[in-house]
Amino acid sequence: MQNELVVYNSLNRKKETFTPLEEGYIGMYVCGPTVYSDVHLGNCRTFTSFDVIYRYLLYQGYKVRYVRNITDVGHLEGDTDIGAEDKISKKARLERLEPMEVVQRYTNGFHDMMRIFNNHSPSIEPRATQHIIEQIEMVQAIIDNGLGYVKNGSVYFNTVKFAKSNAGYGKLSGRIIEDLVAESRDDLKHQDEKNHPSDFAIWIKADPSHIMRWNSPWSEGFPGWHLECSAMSTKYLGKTFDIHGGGNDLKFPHHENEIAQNHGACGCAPARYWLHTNMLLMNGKKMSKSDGNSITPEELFTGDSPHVSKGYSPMVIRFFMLQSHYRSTLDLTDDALLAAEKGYRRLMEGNQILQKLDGATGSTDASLDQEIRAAIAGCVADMNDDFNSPKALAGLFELVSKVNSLKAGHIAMSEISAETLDALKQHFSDFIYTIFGLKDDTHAGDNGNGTMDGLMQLIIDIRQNARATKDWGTSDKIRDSLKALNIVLKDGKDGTNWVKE
RNA sequence: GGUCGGUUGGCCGAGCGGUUAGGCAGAGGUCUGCAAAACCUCGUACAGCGGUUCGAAUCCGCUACCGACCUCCA
Repeated sequence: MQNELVVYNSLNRKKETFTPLEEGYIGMYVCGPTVYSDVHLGNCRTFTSFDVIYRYLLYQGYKVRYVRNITDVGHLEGDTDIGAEDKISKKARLERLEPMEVVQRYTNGFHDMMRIFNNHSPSIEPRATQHIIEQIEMVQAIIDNGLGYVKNGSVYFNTVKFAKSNAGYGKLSGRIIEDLVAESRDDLKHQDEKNHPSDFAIWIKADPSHIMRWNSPWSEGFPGWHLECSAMSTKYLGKTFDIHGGGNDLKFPHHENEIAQNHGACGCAPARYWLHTNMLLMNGKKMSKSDGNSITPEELFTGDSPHVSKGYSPMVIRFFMLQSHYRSTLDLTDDALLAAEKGYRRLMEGNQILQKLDGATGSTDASLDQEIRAAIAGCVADMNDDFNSPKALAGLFELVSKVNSLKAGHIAMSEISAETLDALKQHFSDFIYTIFGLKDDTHAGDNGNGTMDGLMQLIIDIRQNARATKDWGTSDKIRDSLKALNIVLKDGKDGTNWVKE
């Protein structure tokens, strides 16, 4: 049984016992999106993974400050730091918008999508453009500490010098600085002002056409991509904090450079535990905006895509994500989604049945009672083991079988104690709603004040009367007509349930 | 080319030294007015070849294939 929380720390490539810097409090920074276009599903998976982590930490009673940034300047497009264009800037130019219009539009879209997937908002969501001063100060500190150099108004981080320090460069991503030259593909070797190919820009002088620019001691320009995370994590979480997260593809160079900058400016490592989520694949390949192998969340919801046979609800997709571990790649296929949809419904219906169960009279010594308590503890242990949601979910499904057996009368209510039944109800709903962040949409259409449920109960009663008088015509008409409305009736020993499909 | 990771039954996906993962699909059975649902039982999977071990899907080596990063991406 895993009683203490263990997390996989990318920094050391192994699982470590998690101990926060300050007991009871956790500072967590997750790299947010660059808001230059619509969110894509891969982002959703990453932020959903961290949402579950955040939720679990809260569930464990920690006070968590969860910081997730919005990158709205500095993220360049192109091969080198020099001459490349800022993503926001480019989009603004192409669409003839103010850069902040671009930022606002896609930030709104991002927030909407996070809400649709039922992700909690972070505690603080800082933007890079709101922290230009902090970034300039950080650049100055890096220069003052001898790790930055100025070339024609731009400032670069001296990775070669930093690599010789105790902290070293490349620990997170396992890179060796000498190799970074040799390893680079030939077409990436245009290195203009930099002293060394692995050096990177922390302040970039804006060329005349560039529309996003700020004054600085070095030039009118803008901050480098990696800098905002260093500056903002330091500002809101301190020089050293507990967890830093992000997608796997950010390990290098983004996170590696963040670490270098924090060392360069503050003299210490930023985060103690680095958590990286793995990629969402589609049909075996990384989902990517650039190569067309992608599906938007909207297309997935409506089914308007050649990649899927039908639409899937946001909660089905969330469930689908929960079924794999955050550090594993997840392959999105229509078959897998179809299976997830059924699994999701089974879980939700299981909970509905469970919450209506009563009449437990057993003792806490009974074997079923102990089995259920062990399963409950097992789910918590699974989450303690590096947030193993698929394993915890498996535990929940075993409980669903027990619940269904109790409901069907295959297991007598006298085999479970009232205390255990209450604990099970509480635990089950804690897991699916509070920790996993699922919502039950199997009764969609209910407006919250019970109208739908009341109507359905009336219809079910009428059908029950028809069945009692063997009026199969009426009974089947009701069932078939509802089926045409995607409402399915499920007859059981003691009554009929309904779900919306 | 360099670095890292993966290859599990029809599909998805846990496990990572000895115990049933789980979901979906499939087969048989129970229940039911019929159907659905539910419950029970079942398949005996771990890329290949060597090695370590009393014992390996799990550790080591080699081979094959796939992927990620080294450009932009979560």
